[in-house]
Amino acid sequence: MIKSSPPSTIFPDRLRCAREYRGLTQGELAERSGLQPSAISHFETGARKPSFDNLRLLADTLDVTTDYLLGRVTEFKELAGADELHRHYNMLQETDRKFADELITLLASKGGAPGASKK
Amino acid sequence: MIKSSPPSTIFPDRLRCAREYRGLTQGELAERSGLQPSAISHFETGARKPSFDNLRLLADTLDVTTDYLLGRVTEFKELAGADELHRHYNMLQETDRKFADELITLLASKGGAPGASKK
DNA sequence: AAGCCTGATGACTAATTCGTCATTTATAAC
DNA sequence: GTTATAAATGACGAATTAGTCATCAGGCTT
Repeated sequence: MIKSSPPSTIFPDRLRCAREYRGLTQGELAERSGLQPSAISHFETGARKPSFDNLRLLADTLDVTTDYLLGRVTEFKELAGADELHRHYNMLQETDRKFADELITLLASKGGAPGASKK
Repeated sequence: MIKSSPPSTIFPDRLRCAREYRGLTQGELAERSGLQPSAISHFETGARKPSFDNLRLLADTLDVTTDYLLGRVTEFKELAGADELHRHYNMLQETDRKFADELITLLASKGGAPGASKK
């Protein structure tokens, strides 16, 4: 695999960092997001992970991206997450990049149809 | 900025859109993300919502932001971590994909870009 | 000292997802 | 018609979170 998921242990730190950046206590964040104060504490200590909906609530309340909370980006407002492939790809020189494009396109058009060898 | 909580009903559409954009079937997405095919279907039909960890897995596999999947951003350009290259890349078989990974990594590590430094 | 705020932690039931499997439907190809 | 694939759907126990409440420890103020 080309991309490895960062350990989800990043989330507690990101949440606390974002909350403190907004100058909120756990209780205030709980009140504004409609969650329990204990839930916030559980999240920041890593005891629990937020659900689908609560992750959205937290991101909305703190006005940060969910990608930041999840550790998929390093900055508050950063949008595009560059995975390994594109980091390397973007480092290539012009000629190498074209070569990589053609190669992958060729492989894809040739026999790359998924399911051909599977199952 | 990103305020307002859109109904989480957006997620199924976003997930399906991203998956089809990458040219993957539900089964293929399931295989690459390590989830069950039925889980993907449940997500796209809105029967279930992914957990914290599985949301990250899906975003990683599809190379989209979680904010896009959650409907917190509307721009389709968020999808463009990859454009054509990534579409072709995802069409490759396992062996070809590994080969492409190694090739690009090798090219990047050895030559790299003259002016463009890392990251 | 006493009181208050913040945060951590544990317990409990209800609700939800997970992981797995089976079944069904629709579509397309042979 | 038959076969194969993609997708939807439902069921089930196991695992996890939600929501609520209680308790405890530190720090700070009066």
